[in-house]
Amino acid sequence: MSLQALKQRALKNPDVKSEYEKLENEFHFIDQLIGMRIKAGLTQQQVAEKMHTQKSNISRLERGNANPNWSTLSKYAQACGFELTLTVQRSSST
Amino acid sequence: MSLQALKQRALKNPDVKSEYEKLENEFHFIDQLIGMRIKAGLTQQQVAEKMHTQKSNISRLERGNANPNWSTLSKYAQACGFELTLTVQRSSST
DNA sequence: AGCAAGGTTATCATAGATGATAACTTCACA
DNA sequence: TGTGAAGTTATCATCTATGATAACCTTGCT
Repeated sequence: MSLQALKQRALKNPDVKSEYEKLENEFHFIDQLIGMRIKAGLTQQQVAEKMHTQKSNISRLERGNANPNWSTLSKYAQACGFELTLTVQRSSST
Repeated sequence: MSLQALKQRALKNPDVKSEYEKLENEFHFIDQLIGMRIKAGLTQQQVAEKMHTQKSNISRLERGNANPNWSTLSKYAQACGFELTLTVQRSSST
């Protein structure tokens, strides 16, 4: 599934759309996950192998309401040939 | 043998290198966590209250070999008045 | 039609992250 | 002195992310 497709599908749900602002962060980093894999030209199966896990777990990570730990994020990125950095900025609102 | 030389020699071992980078990453983002709190001028107790948890858990997060999930990272950042972004860059080596 | 690749979903077990409480050390200060 | 604030450590319970397996759905191809 493409990034656009993911977003568009999510936004078709009105509730989801109303919650979009709140969840934007989560959608964002899931998009980044998928984006890394797509840019790397890898299948879930291939990423799973590099992470020494199963493709179903990769699917869950990309589709479920993921709350992965840092280790999982790093491994996924590394499997796709990327590195992660945690960027911090002062919160504008809230 | 100097420390530098020792370090460089050690890093030629791929296993050691990956371990080292892993540790470096963890140190890095833990530093960022503490940095956020210090810049915000907050105590662990205060952050704990904003996160609706205990100060001992904050200490563990900052001192233990932490592998927090995204939700915990976000809450911590928000409690300190910051927002987190996952930054992705192509892996140079590996 | 059959077949395989890519992805999704369901389920279970287990490891480990988090929540909660208590006791402890330092340090600063009255 | 001692009193409180700040942080650390230990421990236990609970929650949940992850690992693993299997069945399923599309889609594209022959």
